[in-house]
Amino acid sequence: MTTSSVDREVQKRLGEHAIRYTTGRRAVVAALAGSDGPKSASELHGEIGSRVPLSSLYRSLTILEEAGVVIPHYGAKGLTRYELAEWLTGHHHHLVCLDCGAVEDVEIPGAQETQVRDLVDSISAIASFTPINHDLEVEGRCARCA
Amino acid sequence: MTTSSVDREVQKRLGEHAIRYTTGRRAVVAALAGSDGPKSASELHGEIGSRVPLSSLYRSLTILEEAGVVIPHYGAKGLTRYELAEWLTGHHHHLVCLDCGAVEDVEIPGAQETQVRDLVDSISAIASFTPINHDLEVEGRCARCA
DNA sequence: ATCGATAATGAGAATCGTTATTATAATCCT
DNA sequence: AGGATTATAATAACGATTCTCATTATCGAT
Repeated sequence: MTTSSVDREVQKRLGEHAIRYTTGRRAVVAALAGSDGPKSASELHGEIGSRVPLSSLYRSLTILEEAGVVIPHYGAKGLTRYELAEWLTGHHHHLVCLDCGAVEDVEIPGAQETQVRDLVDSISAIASFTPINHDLEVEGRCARCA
Repeated sequence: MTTSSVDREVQKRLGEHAIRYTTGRRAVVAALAGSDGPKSASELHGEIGSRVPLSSLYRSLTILEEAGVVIPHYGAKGLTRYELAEWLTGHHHHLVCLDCGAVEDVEIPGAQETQVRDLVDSISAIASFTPINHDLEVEGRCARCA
């Protein structure tokens, strides 16, 4: 999905929720759309420029999260990294490098994704749990660090 | 694995690293061994009793993490929950409640675990990634919050 | 057992990511 | 334009975690 079509989809979604798509929020979405992985508030702050204060950035992220546009990803040292929700980027899983800390997105073929979903359902049933999302996180060493 | 055999294994492991197995650390390990899922520092503080100050608890957790006895699990609001490493508890996956934030461990039958491992291998191969651990995290609503 | 060296603890202050507050500015509606 | 509503900026507050350092416990050698 192109950055501009993401922009359009987000605008539509926010419109449905009667939430304005301001330049600050546009900047966040654009930064995330052009990103190769989840970004923290301070990383976004660096990219967007420090004219936008952190507090506004956090508020934008909260609003976008509530609207289902971005998804939080919690990491070490209390750091929360955000990425665009899967309806904008496609469903994927995460490869977390134990050496360099980078998080890589991977899409998997439909047949295997179906397998994952079945597993998720059967795991959830064991504990009377109602599944909403799932994420098969693989920790290891990325191609560069191997 | 029984609580006392966990204790013995941990003692052995710490001995190899020339780290003392003090009563404070024993208390943390015992609390985690008797738990059905990851616990945060303040939850442990509540269980162990407030005679042990939080700062000591955090230090114990850090030491135990460095020794590979305990594994951190990062969650919303900057909360880190700890659980015993899998060589002590056996391999399992996680159900994360989006409402109350509780994390529950689930073991899955061997046949399905094999499926998960195969998926992990095939996902990793896509990105020339060397898998070490994996965790199928299911987010949703727990039985209490449903 | 005792002494000295080393490691662990306790108590509190400091740090840092994040959230709340509040006053100001921008936007929408009629 | 005028009034209501919503977003922003600047800063204070908050809470989980970490740091500091003086005190205490533990280990090894004598």
